[in-house]
Amino acid sequence: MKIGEFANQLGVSTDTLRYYEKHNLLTPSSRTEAGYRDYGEATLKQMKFILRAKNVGFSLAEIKELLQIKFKKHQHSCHEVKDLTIQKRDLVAERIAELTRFHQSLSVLADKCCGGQEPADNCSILTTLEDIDGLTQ
Amino acid sequence: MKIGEFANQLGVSTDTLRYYEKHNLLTPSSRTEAGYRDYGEATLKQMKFILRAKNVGFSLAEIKELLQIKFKKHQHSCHEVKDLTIQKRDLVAERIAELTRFHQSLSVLADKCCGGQEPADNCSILTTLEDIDGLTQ
DNA sequence: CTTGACCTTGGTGTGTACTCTAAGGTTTAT
DNA sequence: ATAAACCTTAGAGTACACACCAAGGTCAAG
Repeated sequence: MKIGEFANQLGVSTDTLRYYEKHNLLTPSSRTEAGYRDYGEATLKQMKFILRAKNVGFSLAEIKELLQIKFKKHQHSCHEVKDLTIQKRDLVAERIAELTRFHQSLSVLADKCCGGQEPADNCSILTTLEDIDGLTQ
Repeated sequence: MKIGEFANQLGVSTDTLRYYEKHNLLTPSSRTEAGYRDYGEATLKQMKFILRAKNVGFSLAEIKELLQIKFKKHQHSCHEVKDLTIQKRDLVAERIAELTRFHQSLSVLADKCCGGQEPADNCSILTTLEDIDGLTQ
């Protein structure tokens, strides 16, 4: 399968596939005489693995680690894999916590403001940002 | 006040201040004869405004918009300010939702895996990523 | 008068995940 | 035989918010 058809089947761009190849995430099975990339069953499975891993929030760098483990499963332990997963989960949790603080502060600000058509001279949002320090505590 | 002292007082780097100036977020009141930046009270207040806005999650581009409104308050309405705030809040909410889905999937994966020292040949995390499509639903 | 701490500008590098472009070669259909 | 549709490479551009660097000017203390 040439790159265009392969990309279509997976719903990604050919650029993405070349990018993944460059970054050692997915190398096509072989090349045609003309030098065209030729993708097969194995690459299809691997690409699906990559897309699923992306879907649960792993970065490409993390996926690369997972693939290295996957390639040599018996040289790695369950522990390693679970560790990666939990590390990622905790990182996601931290980011959620930060964004939740943002959301809370923004809600407080929004609730303070009338949102009317009058000039913003006394807008509570602006004056709060000008004056109050403890907005995030 | 020269840039170094000003930066110290605010807990930011001089690079940051020059970056903000370049991007029209904060221009020092004047320059000394030698061409040194000279910061005063007004810039201090404005920088605090910027830092507070950052603290509630606004990006520098959004802060720039807020500043433009703040500079000409009577030419803008409360509505505009509230709109910016609510748009941002909703965007943050979306991102939280996405990350929460990630967190959920990662938890499911982690819980499946024993995490032991044995080889990863049958690791539930890897096999799940290899086989199951509906992980995020 | 020199040393060291500060300041200036312009430019490059970082990380993430692509997207786009240019200049050219290949394949397929008409 | 030629045009359209595909493929190749290397390299630049995008967004975000800085950090870092080089080469040089300025200022206060000893």
